[in-house]
Amino acid sequence: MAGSIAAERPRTARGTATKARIVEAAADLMRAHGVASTSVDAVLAASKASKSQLYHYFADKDDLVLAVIQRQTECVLAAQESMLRGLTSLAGLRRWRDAVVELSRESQCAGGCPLGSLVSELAESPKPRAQLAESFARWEAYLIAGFKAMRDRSGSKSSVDLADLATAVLAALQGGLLLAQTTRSTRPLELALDMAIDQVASRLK
Amino acid sequence: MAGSIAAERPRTARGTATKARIVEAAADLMRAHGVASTSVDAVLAASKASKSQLYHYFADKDDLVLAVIQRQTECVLAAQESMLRGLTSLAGLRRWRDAVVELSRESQCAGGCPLGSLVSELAESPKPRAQLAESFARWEAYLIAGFKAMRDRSGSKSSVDLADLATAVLAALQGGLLLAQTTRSTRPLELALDMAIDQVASRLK
DNA sequence: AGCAGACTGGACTAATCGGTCCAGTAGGAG
DNA sequence: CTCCTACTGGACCGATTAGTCCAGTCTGCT
Repeated sequence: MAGSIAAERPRTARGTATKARIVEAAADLMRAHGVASTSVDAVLAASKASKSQLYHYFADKDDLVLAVIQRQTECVLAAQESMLRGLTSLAGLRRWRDAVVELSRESQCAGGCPLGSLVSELAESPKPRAQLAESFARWEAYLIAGFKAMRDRSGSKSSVDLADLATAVLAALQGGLLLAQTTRSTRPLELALDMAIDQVASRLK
Repeated sequence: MAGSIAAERPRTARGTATKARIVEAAADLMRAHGVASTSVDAVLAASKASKSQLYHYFADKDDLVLAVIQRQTECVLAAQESMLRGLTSLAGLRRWRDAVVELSRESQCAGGCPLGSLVSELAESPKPRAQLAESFARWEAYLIAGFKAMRDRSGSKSSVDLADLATAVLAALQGGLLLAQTTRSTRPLELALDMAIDQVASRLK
């Protein structure tokens, strides 16, 4: 039913800007209020676009949701990449922790993770769920690369599975953000990430 | 706006049964499809009740949502209480881990945590958010009690803050469930909980 | 039995939803 | 300048939404 007609790609600079404006507004609204309770009309109002513009670039609302996932993925991964680049020591991992906590604090712990907060609403729909799974896999890949650099640098001969380690760290981050969002405090996030760092330290020793 | 008129309490056995049927159906639907995309009509159809019945017991949909949170809280805490009762050793904690993983496996990792999956949609609404925060606090209390029993039993003189430990463990559980729901595999949950158990073991030593 | 009030069924409404359609504008290529 | 087409504005549609209302039925109490 959804996506049967491929979304039109913009062919001019103006069209590209319009499409981007729509996706950005949709991403903000959906992160704040959830996917289902973000109406197409609200997205239009926030992006100052008209209905025909939205349906010119997206087959339907589901198609827009996929674009939002895509956009949030690129945003999160870009931020993570810059925070994890050159990660070669536990001290670096602790700086990453502090940066993540600071990011959460800046938004008063609202919204949670731009990707994680989409999961519960979209996990029963095959396409969005697959997209989110791939996004998390890419995120883990960054962590794995960092852990590998840490292990190489330290000359450790630990044979721990770095992918498993990355999954556990990502889970701690997501759970920490979820509890932080609920309690409106960065404390659960800090505790979860500290636990994750302890785990990395002991497993990479 | 919401809850200005207190929800009527049922005064007969029949009324009590009707209200319970409505809440149960709403809880199931909201867990599966999300809060916003569960319509009142769908709840009515699933519970074989009529509109006047629902609005006899609930002021509005928001009020019904609060009742759903309440119900899910009692369900989760009852299950956790029975799994955590008599927790006095690491071996017992591992049995708890296995039971939680098994529960997730039984549902094909769908739905996630009955409480956690509500967070992202409700965290911006004051009353539901406060309810969820209290529910998590009660959950942590069970964990704290278990950790205390473990520490007393083992004669450990660790001075670690048991509340912080419980928060970290709960975060691992929530994050593990979120990733499990996304990847449709219990593996992230297992890894997150193993990490949490390692943390308990090392902090309680 | 009979009464009061709790409970129920479902028609109804106004607003909002996602989505369609078409007439009109703008902007790059020749 | 001219034409083609990408792009835009917004009226419009049927379906669905949360919520109201009232007439009728059941139930516990005396």
